[in-house]
Amino acid sequence: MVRARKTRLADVAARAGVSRTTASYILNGRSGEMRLSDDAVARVRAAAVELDYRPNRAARSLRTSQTRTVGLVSDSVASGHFASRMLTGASAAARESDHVLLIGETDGDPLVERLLVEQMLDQGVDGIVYATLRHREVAVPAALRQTRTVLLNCADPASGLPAVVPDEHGGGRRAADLVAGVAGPVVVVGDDHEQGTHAGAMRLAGLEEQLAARGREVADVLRCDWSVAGAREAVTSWWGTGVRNGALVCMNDRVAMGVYQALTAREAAIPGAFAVVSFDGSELATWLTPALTSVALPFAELGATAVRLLLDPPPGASRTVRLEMPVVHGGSVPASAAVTR
Amino acid sequence: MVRARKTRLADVAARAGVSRTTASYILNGRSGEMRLSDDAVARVRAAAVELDYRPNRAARSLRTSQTRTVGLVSDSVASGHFASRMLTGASAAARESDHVLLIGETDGDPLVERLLVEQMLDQGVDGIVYATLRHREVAVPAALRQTRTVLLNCADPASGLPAVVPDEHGGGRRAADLVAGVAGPVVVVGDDHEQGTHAGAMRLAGLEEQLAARGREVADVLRCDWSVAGAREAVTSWWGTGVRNGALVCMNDRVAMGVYQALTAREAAIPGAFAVVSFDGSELATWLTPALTSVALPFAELGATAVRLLLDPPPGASRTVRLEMPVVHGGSVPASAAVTR
DNA sequence: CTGTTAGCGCATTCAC
DNA sequence: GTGAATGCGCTAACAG
Repeated sequence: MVRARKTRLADVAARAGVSRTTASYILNGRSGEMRLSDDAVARVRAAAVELDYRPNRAARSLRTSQTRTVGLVSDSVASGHFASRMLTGASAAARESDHVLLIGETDGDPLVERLLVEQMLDQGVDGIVYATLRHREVAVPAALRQTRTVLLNCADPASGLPAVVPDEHGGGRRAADLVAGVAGPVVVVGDDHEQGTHAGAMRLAGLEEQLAARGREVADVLRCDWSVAGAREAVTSWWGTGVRNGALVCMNDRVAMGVYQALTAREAAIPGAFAVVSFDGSELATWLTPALTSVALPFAELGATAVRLLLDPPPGASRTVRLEMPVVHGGSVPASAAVTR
Repeated sequence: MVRARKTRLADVAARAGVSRTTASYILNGRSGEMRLSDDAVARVRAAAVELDYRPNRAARSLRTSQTRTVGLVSDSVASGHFASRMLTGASAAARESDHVLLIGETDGDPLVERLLVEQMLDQGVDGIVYATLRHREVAVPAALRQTRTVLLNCADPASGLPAVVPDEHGGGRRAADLVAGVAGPVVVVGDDHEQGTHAGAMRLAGLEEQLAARGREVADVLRCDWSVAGAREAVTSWWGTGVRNGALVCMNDRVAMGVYQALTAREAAIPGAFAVVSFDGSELATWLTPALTSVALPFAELGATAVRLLLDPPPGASRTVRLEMPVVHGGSVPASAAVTR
């Protein structure tokens, strides 16, 4: 662990033969404000490179009260299998803007949440992204009012805070397009208000709306929690209704896995007899056979967008940004069934 | 966004009627070094609370050149479905010690890696955890030498840096114990040197060793990559050998999923005809039917341990810490088969 | 036992 | 065009 003696701005200035002020202006790209000789500018730049000068962030922060740091506090995003990609996107976007990402998880504990937010505030973060594992409504802690905040994968109607969320409703419409051409009834698997209202209800609304536009409808909604076992059981008991073809729209990829289990146990062909589509677009979709066609949650993009929104807020009003849910095509829908808009 | 005017140490001192020095000592818990009147101590503490005093981190950092910040740079830990829990553990451990966790991903790009490390160094992190998605060997960037570093889920033999890794070998032995009592051959599914040598080779070594200790052996190793499709195909073609019972030890949970697919397609009962165990202990294991018995990668613990090691290094030599891989019991092994050590 | 003083490294105002 | 002077808030010598 060899820690080189740090070179300070003064060193650079000395080597370039200018004052610290001059060096500071040049290095901060504000040389235009001072009409400096091109030569001086070049000398300073060269000196900075030669000395491998890196500004001391603490000193700069002390002066400017900015830290080039953004915090991301979530309930349990890092623990999620797939939602953790919000962190990937967020940290990449932060780095793009020469910022660094601080993370912390509350695991849903309001006390920890308060502590964590205050810790980040203490650190002097330039802003906080408040994220949730599931797309849902939240009531953000009051302390967040002390800094710029962007909501990620959640909304707080009371606060009017800007938010970045997946366009669940549009995703529902896409699912509709995927199955509109399928023979037999369209059946939804998964409770519509599981896991907070947003995802389920909005997907279902979009699905129904677009199906209606195509002269079709949801024939049935199999209520079950969004789990493999729940879905498997729901489909298994639904099997008794005697339907032997159609489209099963699953509320998420795990539900689809349960559907696959129930269907294959009964030797019902996918996509021959039943088309299956779902929401999430997680890696699980690619593990199933045939690969599952899924309307994807663009987690990395969501994370990146939230950080960008935090760091360079667009001039207009602070609005909710809805990101498209792209379709990840697998082989669980007959090629002929998809309808182009 | 209401940002309250910050109260400074001077304010606290003034309110308590003492000097800044005194207040500083007291608030830093070093009042013992100064033999202060109990009354003064109490007054300062009270003032700090009343004024909701929070030290300015930037100023403190400038003075002490410590930031109470630790960086975690990885190839793509946040993108992994399951490995991202290292972040959960790491950030929790950081918070325990009143530190904050900075994260960044390189996606395997050496250039990004250098940049990221330097960015963190610029930020003045108190140390860096260098993590990888897969347990493997690495060659850390030279810049890491400038700060305390702990390796997480990887090893760099050349550097001699302390590391925290799962005890793959011990995990292999546990897998052996799980299947030692099963009738029929023990077959391994998954190439032993896939994804870096560590995981595969060590698991296999531990498995063989413990199996030998029980008078058993690995009958076959089905070579395939660690994927659902690869495993499914491997088992499907192995089916031709005519074996109709035994134990299948899968190199990870995805491999096990492929094994399940191949087996159920042939109506081979799990665990009736075949016991299946695997490594990872990811959520996928719980989604399969029957739930998969898996030797788990303790990701959250790994992350937490790495941060603790970084923050309070034990006196002795810097050694490699191997964390136990606990068994997550499912229903894929006949109850009678497990052998207690 | 307590207060005074001097920087930490940088950005910035103001004379020169 | 440039350089001296100031202060961000805190810690830690050093006097008293």
